[in-house]
Amino acid sequence: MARKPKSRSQGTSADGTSSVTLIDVARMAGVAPMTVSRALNRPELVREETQKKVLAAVRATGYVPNMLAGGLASSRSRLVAVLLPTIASSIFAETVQALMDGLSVANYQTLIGLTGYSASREEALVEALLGRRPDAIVLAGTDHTSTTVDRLTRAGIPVVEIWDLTEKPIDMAIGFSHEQVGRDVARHLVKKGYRRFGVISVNDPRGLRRCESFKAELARQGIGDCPFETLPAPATLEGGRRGLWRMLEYTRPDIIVCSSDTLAEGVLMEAASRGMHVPDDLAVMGFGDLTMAAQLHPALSTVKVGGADIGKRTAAALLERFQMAAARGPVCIDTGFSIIDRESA
Amino acid sequence: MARKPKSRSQGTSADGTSSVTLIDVARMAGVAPMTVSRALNRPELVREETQKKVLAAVRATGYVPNMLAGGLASSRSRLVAVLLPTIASSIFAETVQALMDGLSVANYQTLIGLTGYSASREEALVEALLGRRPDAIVLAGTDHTSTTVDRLTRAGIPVVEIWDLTEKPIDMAIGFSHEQVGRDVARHLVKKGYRRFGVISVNDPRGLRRCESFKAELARQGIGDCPFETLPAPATLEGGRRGLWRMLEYTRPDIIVCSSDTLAEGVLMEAASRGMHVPDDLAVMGFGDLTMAAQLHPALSTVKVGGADIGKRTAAALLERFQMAAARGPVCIDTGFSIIDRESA
DNA sequence: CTGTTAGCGCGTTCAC
DNA sequence: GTGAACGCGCTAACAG
Repeated sequence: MARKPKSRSQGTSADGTSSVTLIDVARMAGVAPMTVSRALNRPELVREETQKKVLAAVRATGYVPNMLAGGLASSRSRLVAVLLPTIASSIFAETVQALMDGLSVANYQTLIGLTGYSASREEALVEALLGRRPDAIVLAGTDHTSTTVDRLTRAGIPVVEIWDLTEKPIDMAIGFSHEQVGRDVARHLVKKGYRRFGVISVNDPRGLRRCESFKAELARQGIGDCPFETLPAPATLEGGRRGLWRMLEYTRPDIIVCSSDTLAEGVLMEAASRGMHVPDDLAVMGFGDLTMAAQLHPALSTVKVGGADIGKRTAAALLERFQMAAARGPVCIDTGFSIIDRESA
Repeated sequence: MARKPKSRSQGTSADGTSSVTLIDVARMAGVAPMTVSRALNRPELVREETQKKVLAAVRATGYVPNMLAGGLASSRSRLVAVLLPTIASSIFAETVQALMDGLSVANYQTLIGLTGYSASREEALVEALLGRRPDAIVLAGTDHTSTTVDRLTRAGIPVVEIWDLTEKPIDMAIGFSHEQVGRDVARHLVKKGYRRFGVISVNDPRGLRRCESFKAELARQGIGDCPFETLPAPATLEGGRRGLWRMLEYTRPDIIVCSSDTLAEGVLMEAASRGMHVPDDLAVMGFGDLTMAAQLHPALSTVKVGGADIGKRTAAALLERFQMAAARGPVCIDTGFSIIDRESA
């Protein structure tokens, strides 16, 4: 009754490639392959004694489950695809880190794609990542090409749009309203008595929306004039310096509102090098997470948004979905933001 | 001769899940499945006319190749696993970004694992990532558990250890010598005339090695006394401030050497808030990439290491390996570093 | 609780 | 140039 051995190279082959399979483990443990699978994935369905034999065989062989095969068979890849503009901006980095941490405790892994703020790159990446059959997909923003939206919808998996909010999310949205940030900041600063404003923003869609909303609210409050400097993304300290430099050539604002903390830090540096005192000669307001910048410049006001919080809540929302395996209706989570004002402290 | 239709849910099912397969495309195009596969992966083997029919069918069906299946069949996953301590440190972020960029042009995707500087987490992650059968694995540093080294070796794929150099890499090493950084900085500063040093470092293995090497070289030059402050990782501005604060309680160095630019920026801030002038009252030396910090503080000297360069060269080295499919002997690439001195500028 | 059967969707290998 | 079988390594579904 000897079974004919497989023809291809098995076991530890000459090139050092060990392709130990479930079958090898099963043979060594003296059980059926299916039992090994169960012992590894659903130990509660297996007798303790069997379990031990299997684990011993796993260790002895150095078996590492092939998740390509497992994913194919079960149509659950335990992979989450994440699409972000960039990772070299600390604010997104915090989100990814938190998201990965949250997912990894449930044995999900993360496939990252970098779009560089380009919708066409996003479109290509969505297709490429979908090829891995992820169990969910997370992407920054709510502004996608129609092809992207179409593919996302048809993928039939949870889709989370983060870092923004929208009336009609593809599936879920977790973030905050950039319009509201702009409006609230404007109201706050006007109430504090500021009248001469300047805005410095990088050319990033959400940053621009915050700034536009800010200007619109100012206009509503009767302040029509608001100098605006735009710089190419990504935000850098140098950009902040240059922005202030250019602005001071034609106006003298009391306060500069920046689209990000990095820019704000650059502004602070330029102000310092001109001997301007912050916030008396010039106040500065940033935007971002407190982790790096703002907690330290005693004079820098800022809008705090929880980059890590977004990641954490995204992970939680996904794990919940995975558990009940039922696609409920649209979900929106407003992670909010808060205005940190250094002068009132 | 009607073929019995498959039993499982196919086509666009009720739940919105479209599982279009190669077979569906083939049927629509009126060719064999194999021809579709070729048309997509090796178009040069297919007649132009056939090619067109296939592409039309692909578009019409919205087919997205299942790379789990493809990877399983071909044992080439087009996946590269990357293990890093963290991504929320801009220096690693640049490396990842460059690495991903380099790999993505060749249609490789990136699976990231975050170790948080823990060797045991690295060990667990290596096992988990290896389960995806990546075509290569990249990991930070050269200090791994023996289990990790063993698994890596047996995986039979290219392994790149980055951000460090070693006599005997597992496979390839791409980075620079942290000992040499410490030594060169010490020589440089002594030659410039500094005698009273202070070192502030976060508790990160490579950072500590740089600082230890720095102190050792100082000792060799006859400077045995060198105050040393260590802070918990990760590096923050706050850490830099606190480090300087603590140090100034018991000593008055002429120059502070920091394990990273972030720390150095914190030191600069603390110095500024004490009214100390940099570099006259206190010189500061950082370490990292020029992208963010150093290019802007006119008074901050630093060691420039190419974080992005490491990523780029890693991608290049891997793509080369993939092409010749032959595992050659060990490879070491020294990406070097350079000391940027603000005073001599 | 454990084993058996039958694919998952694709690429390799050979015929044609 | 194109097609037909076969199996990659695993798990769902059912039988025992």
